Amino acid sequence: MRSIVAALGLRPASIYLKLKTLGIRAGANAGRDWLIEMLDSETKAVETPEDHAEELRLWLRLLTCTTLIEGEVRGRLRQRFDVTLPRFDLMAQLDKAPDGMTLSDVSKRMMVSNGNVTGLVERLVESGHLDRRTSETDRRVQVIRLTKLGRAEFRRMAAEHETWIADLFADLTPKDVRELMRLLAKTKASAQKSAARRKP
Amino acid sequence: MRSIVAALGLRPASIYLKLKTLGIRAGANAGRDWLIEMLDSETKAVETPEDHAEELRLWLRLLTCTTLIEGEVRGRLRQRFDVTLPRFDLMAQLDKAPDGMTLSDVSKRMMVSNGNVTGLVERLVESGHLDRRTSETDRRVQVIRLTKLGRAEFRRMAAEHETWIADLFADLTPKDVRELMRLLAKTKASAQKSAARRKP
DNA sequence: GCGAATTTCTTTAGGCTTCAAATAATTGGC
DNA sequence: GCCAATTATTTGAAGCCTAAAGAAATTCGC
Repeated sequence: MRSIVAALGLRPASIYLKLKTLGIRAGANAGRDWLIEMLDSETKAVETPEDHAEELRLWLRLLTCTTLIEGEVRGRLRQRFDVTLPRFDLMAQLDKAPDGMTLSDVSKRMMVSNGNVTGLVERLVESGHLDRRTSETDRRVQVIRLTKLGRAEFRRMAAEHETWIADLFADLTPKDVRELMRLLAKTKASAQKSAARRKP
Repeated sequence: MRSIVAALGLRPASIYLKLKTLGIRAGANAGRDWLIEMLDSETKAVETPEDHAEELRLWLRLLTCTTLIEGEVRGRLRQRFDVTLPRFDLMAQLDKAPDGMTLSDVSKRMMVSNGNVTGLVERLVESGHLDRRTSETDRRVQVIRLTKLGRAEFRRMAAEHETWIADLFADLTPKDVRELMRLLAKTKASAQKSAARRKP
């Protein structure tokens, strides 16, 4: 259905002005309320410089929380185990996959670029934490998995890591945690939908 | 005060077992509830390999949300304005400070290292978005502010940026947003407290 | 005022990260 | 079977980021 705004040949921004000029909103037009409402809501949807300050603040707060916690975890990993967060994250993915993963899998799971994973894996193979081999059924594919050393070290780190996280969230009640889980699930879904709208 | 667990000469992990063996929890010990409770809570606090899986899941979900949104914003900034997220963030800080900020201020606000800011500022001065001068009252301090160009470009980007954020959070109701704000504030406070415990 | 401690900023080395282009292997259509 | 499209990974250039060490200026304690 064609837009009323377009149908009237108006530039959306000018609508409120027009209406005001014409005195339409002053209630002198009984029976046209439907039109006014329609214009009103459409104007809102199409052009009014809407106030999204709340969402913006929410985003900044979300980012702050993550940055704060991430920095803390990064620092503790370095201090206690002399390991970086990306290395830890990669090992965490592999720990959940005893049969190994392909680089692409890892890349998707970690939400980082392919090239990034290539370098990360290179260093972890170098240090003896990862084993890497070309798939026999598809020679494009590289399958990586934790070595015995890698798994042992990861388990040791993960146990302590879990207590750090618990401590960082210590002031949240179980109810808070549940509620956050729910709202963040909703947030994630919303963001994914929005991202999909951009690149279909 | 010395630990009850230690006073009884028990290894904490064995407490639940002992209690079970002795049938103490079966309610056959009227008048000793205080002891049971004390042992119970102490065991919980001291040794039980506690289940922090919920907090861990929460952290991962928080991280996922942030990564998702951040990646989306980064991509759109690059696509639409050929600008990086850190540059945009730095300009956002300066836009809120017409009188300029010192590098340290920026560093604290953005929660990144000093050295990082040095490089970031260098590139933005180079491209004409920032003005940088040594403070006259303290020659250690560098004061930076947006140039006319920088401010204009930022405002243009910020306006669009705000709509992206609104779209990313579009499925959240105003109530969801308020609730998330509240819970994330609590989360931030908790994390800050925990971080302070580590480095006092 | 002097010297030590502190603050502000830069530098350096190493690693992380992205994007885009290139390489190599597989798959699908015919 | 052949060739185009797709998929998996690597490479290269540029930029981001940190920790740690260092340089310059200021402040503090006396």
